[in-house]
Amino acid sequence: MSTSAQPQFRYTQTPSKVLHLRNLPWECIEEELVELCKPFGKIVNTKCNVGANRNQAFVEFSDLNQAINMVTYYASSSEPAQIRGKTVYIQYSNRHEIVNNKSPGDVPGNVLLVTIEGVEAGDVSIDVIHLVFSAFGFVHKIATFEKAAGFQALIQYSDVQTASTARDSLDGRSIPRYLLPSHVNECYLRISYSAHTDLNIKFQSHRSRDYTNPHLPVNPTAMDGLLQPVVGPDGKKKEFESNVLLASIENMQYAVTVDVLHTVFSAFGTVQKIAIFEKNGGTQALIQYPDIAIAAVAKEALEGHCIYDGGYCKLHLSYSRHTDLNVKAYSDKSRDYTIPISLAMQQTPAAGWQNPPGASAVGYTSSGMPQGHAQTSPVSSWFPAMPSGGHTFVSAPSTFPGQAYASSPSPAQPSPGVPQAIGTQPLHQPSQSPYYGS
DNA sequence: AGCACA
Repeated sequence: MSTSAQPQFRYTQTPSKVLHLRNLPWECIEEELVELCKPFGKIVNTKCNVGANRNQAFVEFSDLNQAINMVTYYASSSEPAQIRGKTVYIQYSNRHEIVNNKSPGDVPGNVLLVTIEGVEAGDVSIDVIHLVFSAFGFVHKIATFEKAAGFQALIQYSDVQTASTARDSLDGRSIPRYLLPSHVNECYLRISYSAHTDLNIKFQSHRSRDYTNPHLPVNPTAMDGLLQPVVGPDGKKKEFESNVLLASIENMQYAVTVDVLHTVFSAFGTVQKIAIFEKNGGTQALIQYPDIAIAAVAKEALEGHCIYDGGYCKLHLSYSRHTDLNVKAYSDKSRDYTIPISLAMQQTPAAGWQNPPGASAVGYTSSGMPQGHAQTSPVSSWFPAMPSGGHTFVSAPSTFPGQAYASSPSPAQPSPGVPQAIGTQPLHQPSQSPYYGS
């Protein structure tokens, strides 16, 4: 019997390059593990969120001595190892390597590979894709293509965390029906990680976009595709048309903000300006597009639809006589997206409005660019897995004015929110923080 | 606070 001078070693396993960490905070992310462990050596592999409570993890060092250093350091340290203020207990794992069952598509990256099932390439516009994925953060670039697997898109975010939030929230979900052509019933998103980190987008076109580069040349023939659905097959005689739509909002039980309207109407193209006003006791809004064609598509697609499920905030659309709105660049009732944000902010500083990280093109008004969608908080504002019957479809980044969503469903009242078309499977669910969500 | 199957 050997007598160990150090009692904490008496019961420990034989040393291993792999450490077992427990009592981790819920959903502890890999970066936090790495931050904790990397002072002691090179980390070659990790496995987090292990165990029934997802509060355990494994970290594999490249060298056994590095693992020993970490264990011995914390064995004698007066400061325990901590993540998010929780004491983390560290031992040698009883295995000597982390078996990584991760297929390549499960290795997190900032670029998502999205397969859109059940549609032809022409059924889902790049603007709709952009709208859907912008709910989680600033989308830098999108490239779409057709492969044997079907219609696919690469979505580039600035960082891995944003990408993984989007993946966790959208994988397996369907794009809301009212953003799709009427002949498409469902289209499920299958999302994995791409090995790419930076997409090489050469043109703004109907197949690809670079939202970080407003001066990228437009491929004119490629852009034609955007305008094709304008003319209906019925050949009906057109009424007076305008690039500005007048929206009357019926049964407005819940706040409809400029941001909400921007999100909804951006699905069809660049929204240049928005103005909200009261008329005859009802709420109306003017939405300005750069051209009649886009306005026509939006009008056709949104007429009679409700912004929120349950018949709330039903839209009735007509063409406005206006062609160019004269609105305040940034107020709670109006927005001019053609003015660079920095300028608009100077005119009317508003709380909580932030630029997307890395978005130097603050004045860029490309289709549907959700300029308020930056997520500056390390905590996602999207709650990924709430029960159905949730809240709003329209994206609600943390920078949105709070009251629009604060008034959203209290348990006692019917949920507004999910657009009718997506039924009980809301794509997007705003929440201040996933950690407060349940 | 206590060892991973996908």
